[in-house]
Parts: sequence; structure tokens; C-alpha cells
Amino acid sequence: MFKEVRQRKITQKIIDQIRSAILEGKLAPGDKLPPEKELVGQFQVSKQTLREAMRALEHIGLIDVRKGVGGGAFIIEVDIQVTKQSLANYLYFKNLTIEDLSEFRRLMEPYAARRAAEQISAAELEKLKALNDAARENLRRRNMAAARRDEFNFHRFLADVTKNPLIVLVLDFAESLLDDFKKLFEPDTAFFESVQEAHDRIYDAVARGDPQRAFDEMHQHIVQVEAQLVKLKEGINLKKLYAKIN
Amino acid sequence: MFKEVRQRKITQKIIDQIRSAILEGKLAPGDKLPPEKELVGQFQVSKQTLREAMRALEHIGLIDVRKGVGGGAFIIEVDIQVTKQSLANYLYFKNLTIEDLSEFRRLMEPYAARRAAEQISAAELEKLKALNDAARENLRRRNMAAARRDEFNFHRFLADVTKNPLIVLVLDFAESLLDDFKKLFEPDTAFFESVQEAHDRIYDAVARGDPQRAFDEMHQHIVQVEAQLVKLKEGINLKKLYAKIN
DNA sequence: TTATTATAAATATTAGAATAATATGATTTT
DNA sequence: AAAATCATATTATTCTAATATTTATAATAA
Repeated sequence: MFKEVRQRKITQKIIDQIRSAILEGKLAPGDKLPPEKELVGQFQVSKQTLREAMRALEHIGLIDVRKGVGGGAFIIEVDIQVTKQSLANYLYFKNLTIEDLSEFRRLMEPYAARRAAEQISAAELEKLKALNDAARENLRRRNMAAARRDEFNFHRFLADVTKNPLIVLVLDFAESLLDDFKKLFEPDTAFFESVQEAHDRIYDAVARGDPQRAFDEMHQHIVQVEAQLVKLKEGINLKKLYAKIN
Repeated sequence: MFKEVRQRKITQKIIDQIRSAILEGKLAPGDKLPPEKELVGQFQVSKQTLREAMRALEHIGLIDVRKGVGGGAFIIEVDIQVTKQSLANYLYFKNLTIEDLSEFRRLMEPYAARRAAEQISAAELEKLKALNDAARENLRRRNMAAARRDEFNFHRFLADVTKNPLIVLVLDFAESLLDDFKKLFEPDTAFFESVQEAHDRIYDAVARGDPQRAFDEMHQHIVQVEAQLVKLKEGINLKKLYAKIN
């Protein structure tokens, strides 16, 4: 019935003011906030209090603070890494399983592949081919770390093609988790080879502009990867992965 | 080729240590960190530095700091609200459109509805019915704020039924944005009535255990809502919404 | 029993000084 | 002239010390 009246901390009020200024467009990436000394004067708070606010804003991802001449607090676009870490922090407590992750991928990725087959540009297709070729080459050289990264980028690039920032974000996150899982449990070479074959088939479907096949190949790919990963480490939840995500 | 050697700030090192301790399970929700004075001693840093770290951790959502006797810094589960705000901060700079949001919903929600029709429990179905009945009643009374909230909860609850934390999170986020959009542009009563009819059909399909119909009804519902919202405010991007999300 | 007051335990806030890093301009060396 | 070095001003970073505020609980009074 009534609103709580507990007074907010000064730090919080400063953070809110600056965040609002950004979200309302009054501050944009590249803009520099006044130096500490002035901010202390403008907000009429102590240095400690101000610095707590700035530090929080920095970790929220909205500002970048640099020392020295020409330094200061600069408004920046929130980095995807910061956002993914936030998602990881949240999901850590939710006991996400590899099956949950895979279910999510089954929802998103075949769709992304279909859209790519429908609408990918010539330049984008070239880039996709380059990514897939690089993966094959790294696999041939048994450079597993590089191959893993290439696989990640292959999926990630298909998401980019949708041009939908929300899809890009969550798919990037899902792929990151999967990548961390692989890093931790190190599937054998056969696994990576079957992935490469699947990627080749997906690429082929996209290149030929066959949406249905792209969709189906991707779906099958994800189901297969899930089966292999589950076999690798049955029923595990992903908790221990989160510590690795930086 | 080389790693950067710029030394990390002390604040950051403290944050990393505590976050790692949490993600490695050494600290769990409910645990209390030692008081400031002691932490200052343990980390061998000044109070200012320590407080910056604690403030950042608080905004990351990993601790809750309370004053007074029995107060201190408590480890907590990251709240979904914190996570959604982080998503909002990120997407603010990406110019997400209502079409992007709707595309995402088309991907997720029909699937959630289908799964609900397949596996919803008797107790859950009862709850879903209660939610939908409440919405209808609030709409009849022309209590639009309540009706909006009920609609949100209807979708949100279908997500819950999947028991997939990742699906729950992103769907909650998408619905929140949509809700904010409605709050801002205030669709007319006819809109809410058509939503209610769609929800009734979806509920019916779920209650009868008809997955395909649940899927189709939900899909049609989302497409229809998108069309009406786009008409309401053509081509708008969602930037101005983010400031509203707390 | 209820309301008030006192007390102790924490964080919150302030103030000021010392330290460290950084970009830039000045100077020296090659 | 070019490159390397040095000096300097600027700015954030860290530290020390003290006061203020909030909160839960215990003690007291009505």
C-alpha cells in the first residue's frame, strides 16, 4: 500500500543520475565526465563517496576510467563481455544443465542458420567461408584451441547475420558457455572432426541458399553435439564453468 | 602474441577474489563476509579501496550490504532484476527495434507454450488459469495497469513451466521490455481485449494438452501483437524505454 | 504489556595528504 | 632530422584518521 521510505545511499543517487543521463541521451559514448575534483563539488559529496559511485559505474560497464593527463571518466558502450558475465553470475545460482543449454541452442541456432541461408550477403558468405576454412585448417594441424575458437566464431557469425542484437547477445552467451565446457572437458579429436563435418554441411546449405536444409543441418548438429557432450560428462551442471568466464 | 601487463587495480583484485570464492562454492548465499575493519586487515588495503570493491560487488549483485548491528556484507543470489538491467544497459546501445523484440518472442514463446501443453502439472495449470482469470477480471474493470501485469505474468509463467533457467531469463527480459513499451504508448482497450482473447485460446490449448495448437495460437498471438504495436509507433527503436527499467 | 530510551555494532560519509600512472612537451643524443 | 630520454603537469589511486548515521537489541519506564 505504501512505498518504502528508506533513504537511498548517496552513492546510489549519483549512479542513478549518471545512468539516467546516459539512457536519456544527455551523455553519449566518448563524452568525458568532469574530473573527480569537480564532480565532488557538483554532487557535494566526499571523494570516497564519489569514487564508490564511479567504481560501480565502471563495473556496470557504463564508464571507463583512465588515469593521467587527458584521463578521466569516459562514457562507453557497454561491452558484451560485461553483459555475458552478468548473465553468468545470475545463472550460476540456477543450476543450468548442459541439456538446458542445448535446448536453448536448438531453439535459436537452426533459426539463425535458416535466416542466413535466406539473406546472407556475398561479402558475409565469403567471411563465413573463411571462418570455416580456418577451422578446418586448424583442426588438420591439431591446434585444438584455435579450432574451438573458430567453431565459436562460425556460430557467432551466423547470429550476426540476423542483425538482431538480442539474438546475437544470447546466442553469443550460449556459445561461450559451450566453449568453456569444451575447454574444461576436452573432447577427443573425433568430436571436433564430426563438428567440422557438420559445419561444412551447414555452410554448404547456406551458400546454396537452402533455408530448410540449413535449418535441419544445424538442428541435427546441435542434437549430436549435445549427445556427445552429455556422454562426456553425464548430468553435470555448469556451475563450475562460471568461474572461468572473464 | 604477448599478454598486456598493465597492472590491475587493487579494487579489481579484491572483486575477483570474492567473485571467485563465490563461483568456486567457497562462499554461498547467506554467508557473511567479515566486517570492513577485518577485511581491511586481511586484504591489507585502505578502507577507501575496500569500500570501492564492496560497492562494485553490490552493484554486480553478488552481495547485499546492511548497516547496523548484525549488518555486514552478505552473499546473495544475483537477482533477476539486476541481470535484466544489465541486459538493458547493453542493448540500449544496439538500437533494438520492436521488430527485433518480436522476432525473438516468436522464437521462444510458441515453443514454451508447446512445452507447457505437453508437460504442465495440474497445480501449474490451476495457477495459469488463476492468472488468466485475474487478467480477464482486471480488464473488465478497466484496470489497465493490473491487466498489463497479469499479461506479463501469463507469459512469464509459461516460461517457468519449461524449467529452463536460460529460457526463463531471456523470456522474462523480453516480456519486461514489451511491458514497458505498452506502459509508454498505452494501447487502447481493443488491444487489451484482443490480447485477452488470444490468452484464452492459448490457455485452452494448454489445458487440453494440445501442443501443436498451443504453439500455433501463441505464434499467431505474437504476430498480431507485433502488428498492433508497430502500428502504434512505427519503426521506433526501444532506446527510450531503457531509462524506465529499474 | 507496551512504549521509550540507551547502547553497541556496523556501515556511510567526510577531509586531507601521499602515491602512482600517463600524455605531452622539452631536451638531449645519435 | 630523428630518436631517445627526461621533466612536468594532470589525473586517478591509495592511504590515514575522524565523524555521522543506521540498526538491532537490551534495558528501562509507563
